[in-house]
Amino acid sequence: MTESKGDVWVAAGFAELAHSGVDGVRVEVLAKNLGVTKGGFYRRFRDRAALLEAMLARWRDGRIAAIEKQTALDGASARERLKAIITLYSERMNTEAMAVELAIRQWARTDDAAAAAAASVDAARLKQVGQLYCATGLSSDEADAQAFLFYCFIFGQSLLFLERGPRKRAQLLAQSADKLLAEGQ
Amino acid sequence: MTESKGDVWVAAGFAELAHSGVDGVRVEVLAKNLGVTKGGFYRRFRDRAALLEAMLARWRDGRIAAIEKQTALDGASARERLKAIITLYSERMNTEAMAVELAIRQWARTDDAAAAAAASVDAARLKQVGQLYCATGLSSDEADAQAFLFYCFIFGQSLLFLERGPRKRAQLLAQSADKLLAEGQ
DNA sequence: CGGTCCCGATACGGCACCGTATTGCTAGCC
DNA sequence: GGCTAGCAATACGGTGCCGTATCGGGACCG
Repeated sequence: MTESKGDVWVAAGFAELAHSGVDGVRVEVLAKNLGVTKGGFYRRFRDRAALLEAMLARWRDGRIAAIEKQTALDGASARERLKAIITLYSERMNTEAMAVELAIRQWARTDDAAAAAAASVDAARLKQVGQLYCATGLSSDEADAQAFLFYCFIFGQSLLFLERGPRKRAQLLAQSADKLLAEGQ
Repeated sequence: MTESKGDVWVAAGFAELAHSGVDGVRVEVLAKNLGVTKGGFYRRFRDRAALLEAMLARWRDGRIAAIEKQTALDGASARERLKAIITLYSERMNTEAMAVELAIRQWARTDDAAAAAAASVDAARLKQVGQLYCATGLSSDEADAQAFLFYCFIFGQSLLFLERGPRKRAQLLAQSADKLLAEGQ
């Protein structure tokens, strides 16, 4: 809204972020990808840091809005919602979104603003998923622990490099999802 | 052995890798950190890529040797070994080693050699930990799945940014470790 | 038609880094 | 002592990127 015309730069920034990490989002590279020169960039953003800040804010708000929508219990059961979220992030994994996740977390290791954004998003996710686990009958403490394990799995899963191809991976994912959604436990 | 004098460069490389990712390991930066000029670097390594290659090989071999040693059942039980590995990577987490892990995995997203190294290490780890789970009485398939979940947890755990400080984190870690080492299941 | 305002293109200076070439110091050997 | 081999320091050209300053062209308005 405030920067509606700057959105193309932000979008190009996310593309590069996914592909090469923060260090890859360079003004002149984005300009080349957009087919323009960097001349116009500095009209919309004070400098490269301002673009990164805008990307961070947009990512944070988008992810928080997304998790709130995804966990809204309009029709489905809590367990169905949880399963859907796992599927969203793993089986039919949105490669770009996951790459952005990981790049931002790497970025956050040396940047306070990025760390704060990741912390906000994680807090929202753990809260929402914890509530879903609550809705399956777990105590508040148990639900917190399950939510934590849930997200450890989602992100950890995306970090492992399995040699034995996608078939074995799919099998492991399915078995793990079952464990994470098991009834008694 | 083959490069005994080049070890200082490799060590400096890992320090920078942990701190800023692959893109941070730059010849002139390492030279400055070592208090020398880059003059000597190109005597030991053909170029920057050769250093990265050496780092990758060293990391791969070191990690594979480490997991084989850590899972050797000389005295302790399988469950004790598993618990020790979780502790090693989380509670008393070796920050530098974990930072290197994550940096290499990020690196592997765009570099085939890094991906191959990570895949080798992961294969060795899943194999060894799977054997430990086998030793607790699980079937081969079940053990594979538990090992997968085990490593998803270890890496995922290191990616989550918890706002509520280390006390809550320690509690969640303990609860999760219990779940991953539970008797029946 | 002339003015001005908006916006991207071009041009520039500066910096950090790569990799090479050259220099200079030190040590061992005759 | 003088010579040479090995190694690090210095110097250099090239490149990619940042951020600023300047230019130019089209839209809109009087």
